[in-house]
Amino acid sequence: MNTLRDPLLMPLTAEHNHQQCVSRALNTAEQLCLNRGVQLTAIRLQVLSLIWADHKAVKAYELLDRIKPLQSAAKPATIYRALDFLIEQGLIHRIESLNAFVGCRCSGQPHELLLLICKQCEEVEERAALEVMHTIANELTAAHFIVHSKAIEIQGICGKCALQSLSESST
Amino acid sequence: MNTLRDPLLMPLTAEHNHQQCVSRALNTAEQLCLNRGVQLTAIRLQVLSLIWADHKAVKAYELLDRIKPLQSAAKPATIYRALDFLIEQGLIHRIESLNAFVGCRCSGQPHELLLLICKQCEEVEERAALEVMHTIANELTAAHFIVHSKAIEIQGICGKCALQSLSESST
DNA sequence: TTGCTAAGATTACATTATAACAATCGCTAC
DNA sequence: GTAGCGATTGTTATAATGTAATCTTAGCAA
Ligand SMILES: [Zn+2]
Ligand SMILES: [Zn+2]
Ligand SMILES: [Zn+2]
Ligand SMILES: [Zn+2]
Repeated sequence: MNTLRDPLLMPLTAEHNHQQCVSRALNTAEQLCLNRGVQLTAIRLQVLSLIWADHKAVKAYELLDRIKPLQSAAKPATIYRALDFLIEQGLIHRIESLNAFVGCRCSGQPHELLLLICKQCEEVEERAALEVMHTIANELTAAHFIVHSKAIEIQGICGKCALQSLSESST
Repeated sequence: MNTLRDPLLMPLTAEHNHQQCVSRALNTAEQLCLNRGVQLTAIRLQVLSLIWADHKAVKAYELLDRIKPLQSAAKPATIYRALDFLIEQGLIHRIESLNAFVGCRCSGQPHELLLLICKQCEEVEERAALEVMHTIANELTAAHFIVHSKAIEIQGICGKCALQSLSESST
């Protein structure tokens, strides 16, 4: 079991080396696509890279603006097709409550997730939350409900921003 | 404690008397608005009634079409203002993963909820899911995350539809 | 009366997403 | 080779969802 990729073990701190996040994400993506016999084309790779610019939720039309210098012919469909592919391959997640997207920190491992969305810094933290998934599974069984997909999204203030507010208000 | 309004105790069956759902929802809404000193105006009441036409998720522009015969001047803003009001008052819920709305079955009681969205019949079941909320609270504490709002939405096939499929495939 | 506020009307626009069809490219069977 | 095929991308147009800005109206209080 590759615990290195468990987001719980790699907390998202202000000081982290983000270049590592990026290269790990892109390497994983290439490996996965190779193994699966699907094509990680230039456009798809560029969109993935742009999403991984940081840990913030990013909107489709933002991506469109950002990719224009690289792909001057890019249109909405260009972006949405790439996003569809990346979601299918489990390389990114769609955030329903924001109509936005974020890179997946544990691609390749099938996983359910809970998203913590900070309203202040806009960063999104992905957590496995096994206990939560377990109780949800129980609830679904009780309701005789057959699950296809889940969206579990919490909006609020992340620990980092909460700490900052505290230290600022105490000055 | 008013257990009568617990959706867990009032399962959504095919045979239920829906007129009761509607009148209960509208009566509760009137009472609540009266108590809170806010106005349940004609437009707001009409939108709420239209949402309660059934237990399905309904889209804003569907509501716009449906309300046109009653309010020929209705425009998108008409609907969205009414929806904003109804959400603020806790009379309806927004379904993030569908961009749609559904009547709340336990208005008046502050509550967190889990939404079960059937892809087949489009009905939405609201569940209190206290265990789930409890584990989520634990997870948020562990993450030092301050919650503002939650969206917990499960898509799949409801028990009713699953049963129907079974009986159909066995013929 | 005058001024205030909540609600609604109106217009215009912004944002998000998809449909439909054409063009291209790499591959393989013939 | 080349004809055909599937996957990808280009292109155009449009649908679907949501908001901003400004004005008007109705009710009510000073
Ligand atoms: Zn990073
Ligand atoms: Zn934050
Ligand atoms: Zn009913
Ligand atoms: Zn169903």
